[in-house]
Amino acid sequence: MVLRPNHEGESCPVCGDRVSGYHYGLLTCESCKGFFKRTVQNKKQYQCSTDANCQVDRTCRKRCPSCRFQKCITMGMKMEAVRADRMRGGRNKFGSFYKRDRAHRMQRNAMRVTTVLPGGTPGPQSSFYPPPEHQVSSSTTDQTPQNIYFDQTKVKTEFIKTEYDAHLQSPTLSSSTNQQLSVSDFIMRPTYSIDPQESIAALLGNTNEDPLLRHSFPSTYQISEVKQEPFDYTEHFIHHPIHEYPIYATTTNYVPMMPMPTVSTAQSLVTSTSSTNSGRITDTSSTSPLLPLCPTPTETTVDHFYNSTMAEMCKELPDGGMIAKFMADARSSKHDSHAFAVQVAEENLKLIVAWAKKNNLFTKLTLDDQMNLLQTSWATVHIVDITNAMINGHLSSHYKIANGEEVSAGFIALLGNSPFVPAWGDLVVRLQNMGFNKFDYCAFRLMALFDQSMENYQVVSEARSRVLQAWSEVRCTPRFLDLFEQLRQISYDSIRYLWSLSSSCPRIWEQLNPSTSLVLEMIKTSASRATVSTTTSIAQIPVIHQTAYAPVVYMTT
DNA sequence: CGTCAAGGCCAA
DNA sequence: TTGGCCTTGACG
Repeated sequence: MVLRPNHEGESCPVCGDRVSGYHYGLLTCESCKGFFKRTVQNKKQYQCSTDANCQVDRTCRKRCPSCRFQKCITMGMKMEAVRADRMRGGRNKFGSFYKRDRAHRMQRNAMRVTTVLPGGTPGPQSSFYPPPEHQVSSSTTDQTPQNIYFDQTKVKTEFIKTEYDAHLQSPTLSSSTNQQLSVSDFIMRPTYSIDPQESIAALLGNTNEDPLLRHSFPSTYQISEVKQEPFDYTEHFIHHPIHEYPIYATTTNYVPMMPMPTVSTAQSLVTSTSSTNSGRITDTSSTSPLLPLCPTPTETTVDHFYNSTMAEMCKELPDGGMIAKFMADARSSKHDSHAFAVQVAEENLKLIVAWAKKNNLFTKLTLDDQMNLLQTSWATVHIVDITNAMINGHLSSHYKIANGEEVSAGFIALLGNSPFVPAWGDLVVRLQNMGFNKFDYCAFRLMALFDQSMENYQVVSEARSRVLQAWSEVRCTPRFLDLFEQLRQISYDSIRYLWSLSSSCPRIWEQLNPSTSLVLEMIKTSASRATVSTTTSIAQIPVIHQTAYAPVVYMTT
């Protein structure tokens, strides 16, 4: 019997069984390894018979494969690590990550030994994964995870103590895996700055040269740079010819459907500057056979080949670590929680404008319409960004600002709209349990930008249908759409809330100037538009259904 | 040449 | 279908 000494006593983050080694990006047991492999290799699709929130542990892991697979994904197992060509042996691209992770574990174990708590014999796993009662997936206990993450009164229960911990606990392991970006990396980057005289309109007006890039970053760092996965799935499906596909399409789960849209569809939604793989992807899709489509899409579609359109869109996603950087930058200088939240929004808004400007459809709008669209949608994009950063472990649950006050991530996300923080926390947990991934983030962001209420702009309508089409070929489900809609409604309310501060709490409102001028400009302009225009504006943003959320009560202490 | 994460095999 | 054990093969 050979026990691998490094993993002795560790429990599988999916089911709690004994860990046998690294499998598909995660230390797991042998059974979850096999289950994950079979699921991906055979492109199985499961459907949970209840509400996709089943308990998964050693005794009941066989009961609901849907929730088990979902938990595999949530905890960080990577479908890309299952080989399409089924080659045995050898090494994969995660090798360096496994090595580094082992080193981290040993280091942390060593520290733990020297600072061992009385009565406690914490295993190595407990330093890396949240303790079982804090696991956010598959919890069927009375404990609501969002309380742990987002309730300001439970600061002491948080398990993410430091940014380093948050990094290690990223469900995607992106932190440990990715050499390109770590906390220290983005802390070292030059301070983001912009001429305060520049308004949103000025930012939008500059089409040839991006003022954000011009002012803020050295040429070696692009705002929209997308981290490479440890295993590049784009390479993956290019290397494995699509003609292998029909062997998978013979199962009864699939019916032949329309061919994959050509890359030009995706290209029009993303910048013209990212053309690295476009040629090859075009070739792939032009030779694609009839593609299978699940008639009743499940939450996870296991398919390497669907992803080219979404993958192309994803190239312009911002770096998830930027939000964490904005948090870190702002918290030391702000003495007011609202000022802190708005400062983070201010920094992110600059990125959002820069990102929107790179979108070929967005720039088809006139400057006025671009402005109108952004006024309606920027906050949703911002909240989507923070939601994504939260899900991926880039953020702590709370941030201490200069006056010593603890501010929750939810408070920051919602611009201080605290009555909705629990609802937002609930959304974060739900999305996390659904395995919210890069594709979903990409779709959420584009859906947020091209806000549904602005569909009177033909460009917006066109963009939305393209996003939905591409997303539906990968992951889109009614449940995702519903959760997105809830996020959007919360963001609307948050804008309304922020504007209400100008009259209900002028002291706070005044503190927001002048460093957060862009956000205030957005809020003020859309508020003034509300009185004269028929376009969607703050006054016309639909009120959230009372049964879905807490009543709107603004607490401006 | 040992290690160890891939895939494969097969009894339950 | 599951999961424990076996085989493979790139890498250090």
